[in-house]
Amino acid sequence: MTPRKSHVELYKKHHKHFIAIDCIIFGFDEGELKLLLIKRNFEPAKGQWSLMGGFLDENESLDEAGYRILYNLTGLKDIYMSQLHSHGEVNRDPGARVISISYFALINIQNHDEELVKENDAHWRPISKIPPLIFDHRHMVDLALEQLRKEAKIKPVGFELLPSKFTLPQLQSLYEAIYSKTLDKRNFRKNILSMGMLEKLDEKEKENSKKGAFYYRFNEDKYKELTARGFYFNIAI
Amino acid sequence: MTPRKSHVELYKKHHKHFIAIDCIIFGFDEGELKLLLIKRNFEPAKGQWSLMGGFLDENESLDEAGYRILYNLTGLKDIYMSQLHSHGEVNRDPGARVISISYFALINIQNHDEELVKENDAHWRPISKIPPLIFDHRHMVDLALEQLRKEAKIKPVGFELLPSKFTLPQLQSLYEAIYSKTLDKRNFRKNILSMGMLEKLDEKEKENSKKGAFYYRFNEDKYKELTARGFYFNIAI
DNA sequence: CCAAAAGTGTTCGCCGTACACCCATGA
DNA sequence: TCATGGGTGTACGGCGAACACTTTTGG
Repeated sequence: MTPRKSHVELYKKHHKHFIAIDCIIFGFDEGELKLLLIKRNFEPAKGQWSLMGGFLDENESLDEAGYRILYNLTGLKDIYMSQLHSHGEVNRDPGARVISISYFALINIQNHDEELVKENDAHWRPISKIPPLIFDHRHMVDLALEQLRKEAKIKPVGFELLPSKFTLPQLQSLYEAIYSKTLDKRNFRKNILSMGMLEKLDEKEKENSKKGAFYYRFNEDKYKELTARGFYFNIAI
Repeated sequence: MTPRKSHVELYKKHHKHFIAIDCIIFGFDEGELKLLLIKRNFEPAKGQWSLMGGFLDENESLDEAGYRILYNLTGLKDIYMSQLHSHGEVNRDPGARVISISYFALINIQNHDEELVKENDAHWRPISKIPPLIFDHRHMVDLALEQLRKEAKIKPVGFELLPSKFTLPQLQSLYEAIYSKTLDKRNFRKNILSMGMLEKLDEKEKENSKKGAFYYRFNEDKYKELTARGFYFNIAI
């Protein structure tokens, strides 16, 4: 007899609940922070906009469910993702009592599987133009944005939203999008370069200017080494 | 027919889960940060130490469940409490698949109902001497401490752990306990008083010294007013 | 009168912030 | 050659950090 069965009677008297996972998926493109949203072609709330979600299965952890749902929509694995909050208002979902656990993910918008996204009727929407969302999904989005703004200051999470090679103007533009604020070029560069975790490449990006801007790469190992020495990532905003 | 029934069939195919709420309850006494822990006189894991917990009922929100559990143990309402994290490893509870949502609470250790606490076989334990805990409760405690340390720097949550009248040496001792660090008396006072949210009372506390230390009170209204003007609470640690 | 805790100001260095001009190049 | 975006350095003020002596009073 497994230990799992030994006390099952003690739990039996309690209620069980549906548990959903909803994903707030951020991307960055054309100088704007964007969210991947679903135009629902299924019930409930068919025809309305919502976050990508799904139900927690019997034999998967919460994190596994989050990654599964993200993978099913984007074809991406090994993505920066973290749990945000659990939402348990009794009537948050008019279809049934469902507890939802929100996750937020940062992805490089170039990498996702466009076919899968199309199949799911998912669309990138700039955060300045988010359509009305079902249930409490808008609240989840607001929490996620708040969290992103907290984290981007003190952890190198911004790089998750960019290609592995990026230019400093791109990086600055990303931070400006996250904080809806223009930043001083000289101060921004001084700040980020002084941390010593960016590698300058020999190559230039020439799409956006005649002069061209040097590519940089985030050096994960360097960052870990610095962290181990008591260093803290910090961008002045 | 209520909308609640309209889509219930769509959900039916999914699994339901037990949801538990576990509370990390902090108090401050004798210069030490303490946790309220249960010596379990019930199954499962009878005789072992754990956090206070309970199951989510059918018609209560997560927050309501958290407050119910806290109230049942301490007799306290209107307590500072916030959701921490959801824990969903498949085998985290060997008795059954249970998703647990942790909450952390800050209480004034003088105010709790000692009878109730005794009935539940609950005990205050300094954070430096936490006994082994069941399941992943130790992990929850570690997360809560981390969260407390983050919050106490930037929000006036420390006062929740003190009586409404307190002295500056008491307050400093609290911060020293939270961060396991001795602080400079002059800098600490300058810092906290310059924010202008503490009211000095005419009364002195004379238990701890011959000279006596003036009582202060946290002025909630003042704090809200300052916050509305764009002020941010900040203690240099 | 003395031990023990409360209370009080100043100096220094660094970091965040403001700010303006030259460079490279494709059209 | 000129328009466009990329790239660079310096000066100032404020805040966090370090630091030592006086005051009060019960025993």
